[in-house]
Amino acid sequence: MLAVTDPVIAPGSDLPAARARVVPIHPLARTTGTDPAARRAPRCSACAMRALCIPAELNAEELAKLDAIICSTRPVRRGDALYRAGDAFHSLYAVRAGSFKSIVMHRDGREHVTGFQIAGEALGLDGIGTAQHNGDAIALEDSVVCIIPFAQLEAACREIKPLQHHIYQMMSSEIVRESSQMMLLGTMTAEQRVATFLLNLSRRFKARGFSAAEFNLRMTREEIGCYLGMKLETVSRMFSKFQRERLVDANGKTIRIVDAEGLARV
Amino acid sequence: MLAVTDPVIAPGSDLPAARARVVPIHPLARTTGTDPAARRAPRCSACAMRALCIPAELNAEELAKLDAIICSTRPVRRGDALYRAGDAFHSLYAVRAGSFKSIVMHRDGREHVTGFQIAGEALGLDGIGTAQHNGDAIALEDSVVCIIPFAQLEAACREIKPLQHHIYQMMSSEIVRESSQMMLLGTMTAEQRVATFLLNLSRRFKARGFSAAEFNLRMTREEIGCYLGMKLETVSRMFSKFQRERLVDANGKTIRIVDAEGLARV
DNA sequence: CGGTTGTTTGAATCCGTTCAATACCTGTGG
DNA sequence: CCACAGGTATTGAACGGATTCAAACAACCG
Repeated sequence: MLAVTDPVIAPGSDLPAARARVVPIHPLARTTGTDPAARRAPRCSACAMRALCIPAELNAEELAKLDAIICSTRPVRRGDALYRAGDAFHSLYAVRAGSFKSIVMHRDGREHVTGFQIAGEALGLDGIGTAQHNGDAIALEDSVVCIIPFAQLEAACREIKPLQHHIYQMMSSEIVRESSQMMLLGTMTAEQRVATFLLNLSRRFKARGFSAAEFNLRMTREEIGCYLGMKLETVSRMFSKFQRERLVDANGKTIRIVDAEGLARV
Repeated sequence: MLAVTDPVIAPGSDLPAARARVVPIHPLARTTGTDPAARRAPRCSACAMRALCIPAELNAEELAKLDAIICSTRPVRRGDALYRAGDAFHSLYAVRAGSFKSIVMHRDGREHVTGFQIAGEALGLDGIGTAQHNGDAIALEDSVVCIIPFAQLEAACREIKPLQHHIYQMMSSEIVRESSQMMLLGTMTAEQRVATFLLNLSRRFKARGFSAAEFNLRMTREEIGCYLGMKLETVSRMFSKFQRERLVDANGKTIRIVDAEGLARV
């Protein structure tokens, strides 16, 4: 299950508009004690995000086991936290619809956005090491996540080899993604960072069957700046600059990438 | 086995001067085909880094299984690569003696140091996701690593629950460490970055039974700068600044932390 | 010992921040 | 439906921290 924020996926897989379906299909039984809003999840085996989340090699029996583990979803309202730093870690999450930001906080109150997660991507990996979440996950819009109880997942991994390998791959990919982000923060100019950010988002939307050229940002300029290590004014200036140079067409949160090659050359 | 770069360890564990022992104890049989320099490893169960690398809960039988997997070490000369970006991934590594830097490279040739690894820390996690290493690991001094064939480790994890959990913890901790580094790169001034770097190194040396106050840097100013997202001149200026302010005593690669609290307050 | 590599320090420059003013949305309530 | 408020976005001008360029020095190694 679940791919990491910046997954390497076979593109062109058919992933229709799962993001529009905010209300779960079976708005029924409360399952997890700690979470009053939790609901019974539709089967993984029938999920639109399946190609992103689940290892391809699973047979029917293994799929059924997975379905038995991932039995609930949870809606998260815009601005609400899926979890916060210090919360006990019990589950991983897969974004089913909507989007999130992951943030870490310094003792002095400084915040930093470590990533944005959209449909099909994983949340909560930071909690495994210490059994507590290391940062907050905040919904950028009304969203739904699948809940994957980690103890059960671990047990399943001891039986289902492809699943085990998938989890290792997922965590490793997250490590690699963060390495790229460190390189971005450590070596790139503001202009290059914003260009890289837009191209990365574009690629991820495309992999989900959405337009690579035109999409809506769910985050504010400030959140983008906090992710890219710059001030919101600088983000805005870079958007304006790209506009002047006919590389993108940025109108508030609506982004149209006019010249992807040009952006990549920045 | 293996802790991650910035491990959360029970401090005060007795870990004597393993770093001095550069030559393996059994300089014998060549084991892995691809690696002419590989040698038979001393038992994990007898290793000085044991408290750092191995989950505490293992019983004798499980330890023996682990010993059977980690059966070779490899010396790496200063400046040589343990692996390079694009190399096929087969094994994880634990630093047995010496130290390494991990670097990632952009297409345009820009390099960025993503971490420094010292004795007891893990290397190679970046390769699991794609079956290829994502960056280079370069020895900062003559060093020795334990070789952990990943396929065998995975198999063992399916049988030994504490081992499985340990690997997940390790990878999660690396994700958390990288998050902190992103925050450092994204929000801190040069002065704060260098102070944080010194305190982090100090803590890691202390956890290994070395002095927290006085140690030798194995990396150049340039490598530090590349890790902290600044130029080598800036690193040097910050060292001089801390010297003037009586926070540290920096003499080339020899560092003495005079006022740790002061450094933390920067 | 000389050559190479690494380190320190100064002065000028530049990129991104800061501060400030204005404009633009978006949702809410009259 | 419109007006209004609060958050969000854009743009300009001045400032400042880090870089760049340069020179001198120290340390290391064959």
